[in-house]
Amino acid sequence: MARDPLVYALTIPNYGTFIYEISDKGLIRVNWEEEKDLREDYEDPLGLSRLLKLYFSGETVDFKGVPVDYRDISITYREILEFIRDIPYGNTITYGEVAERLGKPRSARVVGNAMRINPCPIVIPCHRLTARNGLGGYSLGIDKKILLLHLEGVNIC
DNA sequence: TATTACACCCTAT
DNA sequence: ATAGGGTGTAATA
Repeated sequence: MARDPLVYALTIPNYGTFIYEISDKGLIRVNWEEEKDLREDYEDPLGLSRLLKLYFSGETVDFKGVPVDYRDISITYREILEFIRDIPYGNTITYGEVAERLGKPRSARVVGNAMRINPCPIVIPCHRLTARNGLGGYSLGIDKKILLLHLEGVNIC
């Protein structure tokens, strides 16, 4: 466990409150909670609050510049999470395709596991992964995945 | 150690 | 439609 993380919070009306932890190496995790009291991050050391506000206002935001602290994540999952950071806004890719691109064509399920433990939703855009036969899952609830894809203009059948 | 449970996907029945 | 095997990790015993 990385030590001495700093905790910040930002509420975006109609979407929720984002609590995020930052270490000296970067972002450790993002929690997306139901909206409670209004909270505003005035420090915003990584520029994340600004990006989140832009993102939820509908702008095409690239979170690739936000440093992530992967120290608590196994090398396999880390590789997968780093790979999917490059999926552009508004695009989707299949779990199986990611596995193929990483040279492990039978490991689609492992890719799903990496998404399941993704500590930084939105910043690491695991919502852009879909199953071959449908939408696939989302740890925070499938409605959140649909919301994000809709926000990015992805058409869902 | 061994077992189990996964945000999948392919190939058989 | 459904079952089972291939994958890697983490939680649990």
